[in-house]
Amino acid sequence: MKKRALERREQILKAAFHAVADKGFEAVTLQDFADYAGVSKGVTNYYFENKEDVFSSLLDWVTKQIYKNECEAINDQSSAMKKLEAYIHSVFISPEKNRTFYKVYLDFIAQASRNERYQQINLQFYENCWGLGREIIVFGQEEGVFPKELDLNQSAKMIRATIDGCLIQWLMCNQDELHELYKQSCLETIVRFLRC
Amino acid sequence: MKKRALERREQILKAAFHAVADKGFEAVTLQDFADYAGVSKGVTNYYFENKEDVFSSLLDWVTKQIYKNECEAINDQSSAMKKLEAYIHSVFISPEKNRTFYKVYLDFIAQASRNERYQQINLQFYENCWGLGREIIVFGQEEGVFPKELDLNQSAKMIRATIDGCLIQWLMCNQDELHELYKQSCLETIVRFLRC
Amino acid sequence: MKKRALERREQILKAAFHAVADKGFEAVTLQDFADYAGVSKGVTNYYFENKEDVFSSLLDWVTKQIYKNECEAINDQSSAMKKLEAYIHSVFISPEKNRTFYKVYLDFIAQASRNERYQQINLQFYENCWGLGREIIVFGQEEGVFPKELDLNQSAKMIRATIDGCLIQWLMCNQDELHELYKQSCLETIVRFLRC
Amino acid sequence: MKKRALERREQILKAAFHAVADKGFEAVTLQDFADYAGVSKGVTNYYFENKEDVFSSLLDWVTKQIYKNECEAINDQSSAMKKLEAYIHSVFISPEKNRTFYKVYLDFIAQASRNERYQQINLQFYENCWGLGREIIVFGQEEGVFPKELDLNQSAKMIRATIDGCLIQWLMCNQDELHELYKQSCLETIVRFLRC
DNA sequence: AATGAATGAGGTTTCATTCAT
DNA sequence: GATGAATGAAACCTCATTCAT
Repeated sequence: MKKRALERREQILKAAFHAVADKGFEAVTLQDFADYAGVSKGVTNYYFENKEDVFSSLLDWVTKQIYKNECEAINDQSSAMKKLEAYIHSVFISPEKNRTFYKVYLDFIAQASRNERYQQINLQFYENCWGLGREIIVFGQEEGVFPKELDLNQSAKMIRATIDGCLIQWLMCNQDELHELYKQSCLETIVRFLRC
Repeated sequence: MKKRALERREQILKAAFHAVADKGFEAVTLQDFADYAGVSKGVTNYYFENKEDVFSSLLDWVTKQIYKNECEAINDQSSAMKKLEAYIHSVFISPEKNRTFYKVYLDFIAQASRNERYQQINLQFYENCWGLGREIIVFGQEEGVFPKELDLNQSAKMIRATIDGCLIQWLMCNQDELHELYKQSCLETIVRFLRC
Repeated sequence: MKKRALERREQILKAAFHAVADKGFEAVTLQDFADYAGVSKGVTNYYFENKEDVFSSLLDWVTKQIYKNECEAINDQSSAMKKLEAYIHSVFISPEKNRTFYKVYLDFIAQASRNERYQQINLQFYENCWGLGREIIVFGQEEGVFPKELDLNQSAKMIRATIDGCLIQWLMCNQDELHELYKQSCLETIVRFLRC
Repeated sequence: MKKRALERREQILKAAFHAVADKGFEAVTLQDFADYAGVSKGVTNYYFENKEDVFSSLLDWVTKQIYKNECEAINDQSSAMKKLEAYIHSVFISPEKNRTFYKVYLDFIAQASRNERYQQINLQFYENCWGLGREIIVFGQEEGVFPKELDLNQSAKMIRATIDGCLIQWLMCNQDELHELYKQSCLETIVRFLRC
């Protein structure tokens, strides 16, 4: 049954997500995937080509989830500033979730420089995020809150760079209580470099 | 002789640096370290406790090297803007060197969230970099090019977040020709959010 | 299935027993265990925690086997002297079997002085053997062939000391034809120090 | 200088003796020998062919020392029973010394069944000890305290078997306070099986 | 004579993958 | 579909031995 298989795959991917977050890309085993999913060791190899395939699928799945959340957050708002705030808000979702995601995400991008497949998936994620950035900037330019002279592509990239830079730095400091501060700083920084 | 041992350690660390850059934290072996250093397999274990010890020492060594370069670049300049430019220039040193360093650095910070030792070393690196940021901002505030209202600590952190965010994004795009663009964008972004 | 696993463990323990007898505690490898059992290298680590765990299990298993044989031999007899003869007969079972067992046993007790676990297992074996000695002596005292004044615990310990002392000395002489002589001497020695 | 070399060898053998007692035959390293002797790692290979050579020399040296002590103890006495008591007394010298020696000795005899050289050295030790036993028995027979019918060779072997059996059992029980008890039991047992 | 740096063989262990059930 | 026993490649690490100094 096709549907059953898809559910199984997602079950394993979710398990793999938490397993990687806990153990790390380097240390996680197929047995961990099975344990986290509450299934037997053979299942993973039944639904995925191999370990590498689980990883690719996981990166694809998780970045798409993140992008979906960001989209929904932005689409709910109608002014540029509200959209930007909603974007940042959806990205800085909570210390727990950010920690889990960025642990896994960092593992992937560390690998990505040596893995074509991960690079491609991440590039797609980047393109999606840059698109959101551009949308917000265009809105702001039309509203007159952001200058027309801004380079659209470049600015969109800087938005994402700032977000990732902030969340990575926050993760490295390992202090949940700084989460709110980094969120505010990130938003303020972006607003400051986008303003007229 | 002590001196000889230190040279040997550095020789191995340099070899390890390139080996990790090429193969990745996860895949690199002690044999790789030996091969890159042009020595035999046992040497690494003779000069280091174990593989983990090589990694810690490597992170410590490489971040200190980077910081030293940044310091020298800044100290050579006397105005805030010149210092900032020199800082960015020293960080965005060249596609080749940035690629090598950030590949390795990403591997480490990906591990750092699960490794106390790496976290500490990286935190020290952060503190050092934040110090440089503060120095530049204070200079600029005295010169009047940056507003007095800027939160010194927060802004210094945002400078480093932007730098790391940019270089990671650049690395992920895997296009050397974008290096110059990211360097300019990074500088411009920082200048824009620091300005009055 | 549990039963299959237990069979497998026993298969490996038997293989390990002969491997240790041939190569020695110090030199035997996991590969040897696998080769002797006719399985692949990974199997041992699948059924046992590690090499140490194989050794502990082996000592436990082999001493229990020996004790079981001794029990059966004694229980088949009804007079003290017959029991003693049966005990010695079951211990001095054959040059081949004694050589194999005492080679392995010596390896273990050599380690035992530095290994808590082996010491415990051997102590249990001792307690069991001393129990058999006491049983024989009590029987003989009731029959009137052994004096009432004998210290039960002490004499039981001396019986085992004599047995081990004889078999170790026999093994060291490396002459199978002396086996019968040592058996007779051992029995005679014990009878002489137990008699009235 | 020949004399200097002999001193050096003895220094290393003494160190090796304690190193083996502490770490065990299996675990002891050439580095341990050097550390215990307070010399550098290369010295051992300078004065001995290889590790194996150290071990053989050690077994030879230590068994000869033991035999020398036993001889002296016996020669100081003039009656059979006094000689036997002196023999047992010199063997059961002290918990500390017996523990150290028997730990090492057990390690060697465990190896001896697979090592021709150790076997030969131990056989020489046995011959020496049996000789002492015979000397005591002959004395006793002449004094009339031991029966003429005793098989001289067989009885001498049983004396040593009882001694080794007792000291090994004592060592395995790991209770220093039992040392005196085992000494008494050993003597009593030997006296009982030698008496008329 | 003595040192200790260097080598590399070989051991234990982990784990992705296969496949019979 | 699902399981988990079995395989064997490959990694880390230890350490006897060699040898330049």
